[in-house]
Amino acid sequence: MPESSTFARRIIDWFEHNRRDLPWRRTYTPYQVWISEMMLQQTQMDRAVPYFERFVARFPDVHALAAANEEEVLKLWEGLGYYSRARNIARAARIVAESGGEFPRSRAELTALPGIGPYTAGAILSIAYNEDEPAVDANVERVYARVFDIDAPMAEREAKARVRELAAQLLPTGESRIYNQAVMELGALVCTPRAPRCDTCPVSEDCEARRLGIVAQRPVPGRKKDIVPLEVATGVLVRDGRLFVQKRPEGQVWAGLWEFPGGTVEAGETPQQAVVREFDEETGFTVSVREPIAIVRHGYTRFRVTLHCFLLDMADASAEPHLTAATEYRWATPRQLDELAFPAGHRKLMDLMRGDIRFTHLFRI
DNA sequence: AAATCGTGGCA
DNA sequence: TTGCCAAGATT
Repeated sequence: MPESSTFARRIIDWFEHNRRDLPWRRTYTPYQVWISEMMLQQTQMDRAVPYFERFVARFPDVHALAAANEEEVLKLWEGLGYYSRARNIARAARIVAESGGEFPRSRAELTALPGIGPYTAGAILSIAYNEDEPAVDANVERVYARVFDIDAPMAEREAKARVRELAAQLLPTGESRIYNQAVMELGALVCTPRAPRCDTCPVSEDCEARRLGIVAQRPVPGRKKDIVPLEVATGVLVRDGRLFVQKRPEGQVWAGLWEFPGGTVEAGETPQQAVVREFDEETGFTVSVREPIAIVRHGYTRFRVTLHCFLLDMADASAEPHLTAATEYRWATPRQLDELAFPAGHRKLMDLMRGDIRFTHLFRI
């Protein structure tokens, strides 16, 4: 075990010289720290920054956010993924605003808010309030797994407990704001998953995995889950210059986001047959394929999706939809579509159509 | 405990 | 092209 105060000091000194300039590192208001940490869950820093800027510009404090409607919050989250984070943020803002607007300052109160777990609570307590609380994320786990040669996968409770214990022990009193960020920054910039830059690491002398030459084997990888290829068909139905979209219900992927109807291509079925069947099942509309638009590839969670997209015609232009897979529908102009939040694959589809001479006329409204 | 929830960048 | 992974939370 390295001497804890010099260990922490070396990491803090390194951080002072290498920290990235970030918008939420300017004032450390609890609200901004909270928003940034929610955005950073399972998301890399560079990707979150522009979302953060837009979000706090539109909702500068917890009261503004509490008054927001969920649609607008989701629109600001579009493309970031894990949309329950956005819905939880809106819910938590209402809870905080109703109890006076003061952001909680204890781990128990923070964890009670939707979307805030052990890591985010520790991050808010330390970064916003400088309370002596550890904040253990994947960066911290990786750094400590290497420095202390933890030989069990982080998925195991014992390994997690060991890291948490170390994080609490090594935390220099009164410096959690800087130390917790410093360890995470070290993990993000130096002690990286692949090709770590041990030659520039401030604690390489203390690193047991480096001494043993097994840095690449720490942390021990957990069981990897298979990626499942998925064929999906979706259709763009146009009537009087407006496109048919529906809103996804709660309790499933992309809850609260809008989409073009569609679904998985079943065995023995062509994508064309699938989109006709799915439209019938989800809307009651009888449609036919006018022409293929594009094939969009994207992934989500453990799936790799090949999205077959078609332009459709309706048999009965005056038919009313009977929704079975959505809470709401709209015939929307392209301009109106831009105000709604879509999953990335469907947003890609729209972008492709706009850039395709065959379909630009549909997007002139 | 293990699955689920998104997305894009990287090698 | 495919697999890996990221400032995790929830059920």
